[in-house]
Amino acid sequence: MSDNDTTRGRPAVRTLSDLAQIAGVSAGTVSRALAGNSLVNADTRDRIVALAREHGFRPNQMASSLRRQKTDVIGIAIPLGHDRRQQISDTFFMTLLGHLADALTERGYDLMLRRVVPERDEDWLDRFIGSGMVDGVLVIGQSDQFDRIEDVADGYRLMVVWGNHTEGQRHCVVGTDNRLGGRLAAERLIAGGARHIYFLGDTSAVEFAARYAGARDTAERMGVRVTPLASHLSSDRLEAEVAANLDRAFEPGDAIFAATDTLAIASLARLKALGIAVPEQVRIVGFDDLPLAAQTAPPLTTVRQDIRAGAFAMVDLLIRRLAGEDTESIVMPPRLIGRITA
Amino acid sequence: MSDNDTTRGRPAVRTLSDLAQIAGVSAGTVSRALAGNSLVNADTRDRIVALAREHGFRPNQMASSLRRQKTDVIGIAIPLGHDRRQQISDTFFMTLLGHLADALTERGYDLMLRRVVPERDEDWLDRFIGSGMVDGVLVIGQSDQFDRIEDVADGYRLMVVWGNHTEGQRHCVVGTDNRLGGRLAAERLIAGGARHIYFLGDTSAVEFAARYAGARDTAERMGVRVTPLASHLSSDRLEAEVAANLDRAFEPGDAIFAATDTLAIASLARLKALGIAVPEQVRIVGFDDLPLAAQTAPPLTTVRQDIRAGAFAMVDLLIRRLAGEDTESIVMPPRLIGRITA
DNA sequence: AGGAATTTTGCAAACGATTGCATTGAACCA
DNA sequence: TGGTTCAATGCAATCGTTTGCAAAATTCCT
Repeated sequence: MSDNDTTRGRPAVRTLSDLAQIAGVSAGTVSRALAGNSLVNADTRDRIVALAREHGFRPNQMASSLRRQKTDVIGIAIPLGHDRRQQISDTFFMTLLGHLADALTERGYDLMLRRVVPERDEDWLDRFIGSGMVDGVLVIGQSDQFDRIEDVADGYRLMVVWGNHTEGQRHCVVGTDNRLGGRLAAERLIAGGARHIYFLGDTSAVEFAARYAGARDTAERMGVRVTPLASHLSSDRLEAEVAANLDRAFEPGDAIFAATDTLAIASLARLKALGIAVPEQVRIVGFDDLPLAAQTAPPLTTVRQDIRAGAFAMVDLLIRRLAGEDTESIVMPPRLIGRITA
Repeated sequence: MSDNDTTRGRPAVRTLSDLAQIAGVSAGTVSRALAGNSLVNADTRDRIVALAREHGFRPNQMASSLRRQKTDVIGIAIPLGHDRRQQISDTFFMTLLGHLADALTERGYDLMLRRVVPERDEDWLDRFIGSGMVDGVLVIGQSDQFDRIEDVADGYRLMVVWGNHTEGQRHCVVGTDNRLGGRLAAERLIAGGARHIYFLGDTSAVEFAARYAGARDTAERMGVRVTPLASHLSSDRLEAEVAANLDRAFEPGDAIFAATDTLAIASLARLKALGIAVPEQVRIVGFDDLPLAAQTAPPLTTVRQDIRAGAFAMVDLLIRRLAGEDTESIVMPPRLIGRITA
């Protein structure tokens, strides 16, 4: 049973002044009392707090934010640039988002989520930042917006981005060494006998481009061919594109490096449907090590990124930036998780 | 290259008044111009809009919200009551959240996400609502907070909940007919020869309790035994609990009804590890029909809920409530998707 | 008791955008 | 030309909280 109802005829207590009147003090005093300010007498404070609770009073956050110039809200932007139709529900994003929520909640911040389609909205990032609704911004994935993010970073420090680190870049990023990840994947495939690696993914996203580049590095050094096959992540296209891309005569020595586990799992399903044995005929390596990767049949060999650690690192960096510190980017080492598919 | 910098020595244009001064008009006029109000002269309006763009001016949302008493933000609460350690990253939640984000963005709303642990925070819902930060609230999952939600609904109309519908309840809910879903699952299992159904899930969450009840109804009517096995969804416990629960001598006629696909998939993996053949020795039915369900080996038979339709329905109902309408709950019919595991 | 030192409180000015109302200026008509 | 109408604009109050400063109340000291 709640006791903060306005239903019993009692006029609702909506503002500090309302409560102040009831308590017989000024609004300022109520404000201080509720903030636990030591300036107010302990007795009055307790009395006011009790009254506030009794009347179910909560100070208006908008007014508070306006006055304090601080919202205690962190914005999370998900740019869906390289793949306009990608659902926000992509597993990797969602996992990262979940951990970010945990980390931010722990630190007393709320999060405001914004899904942006950059090509439809030129200055998405400026809008988000300039709105005054958030104290800082986390960007999940650079997509194909690297330059725009760089531009913004020049004038705005309170931003941390998940994505790829490029030599000399100006925005603070947390992410995995994608290039190294690509190398690890290629090495694994080649060690298993691969002579021709198909890279499955959309290289217009920098993260994926780096994975591709890493694989190519290693492959070229070892005289192995690499062919990119563009595949998007939008759930409505994914299956069809993977099917189309894999609709070819695989030769001995052919292997697949999928830009994400999602793509790898779809490939696995498709190959099974085609009656192609994994890993006997075609080897597959994924990327991410999502929880499901361990549960596919056969279990997926993949390059692991520590999403949870990454999320906590992002929050940590952002909070340090809010405190005025200037932080460096963090590049986390990927780790190859050897299972059965390669 | 951005042209809204404050770095070239030009003083930043932060407020309406700043811009008004530059334009040689009053703040009120600027406000109206940017709002596209037809009261301002078309020429002045264009001039002001151009200036705003040139100086990268964006009106402060906090001030605007305060004055208009409207934030254009919808709150999304995820109560993690029945399972305090459940990650927000649970696949089902995330999928629903993704679709909600799509639907809300389409309607011009931002979303504010809040992860709540009810047992640590008594009046989570009141706090969220009373803060003045959101125009309305969507609650994802009733968890074990049914009564609290009912209480709040009595005094607050701007809320729509995803979850189970109970006869005579007072809050507006969108969800699947879980009880019917449970019946469908049980029927399928029994048709396949099941004599003893293990229900895998935490029945303290009303949604899951209803699925269990539905299965029990059907089973009892047909003389089949049903045994609940408590399993939580927190990613850190899930695997261990499933393992513990499945560590038994299965007899012919034993079958599993998992409260969610996540649990079903974990069971599948566990049974495979134990060398128990699915569906030959043990049949399994899941719930949700997550995208992965089609890709497991063998593909999962499950009860489908249309998450996307549900998300759009929630947003639609809430927006109608914001407009003053009084809306009824929506119960969507589940559908059994017959694949291989049962 | 009388004044200084110290708590507590109240007052009022912010924060930045919106909007009803009054005012200005221009256009129009007889 | 004088008055009426209407389109544009400015003025100032408002949203509800916070906080610097001054005022009041209390305590402390000699």
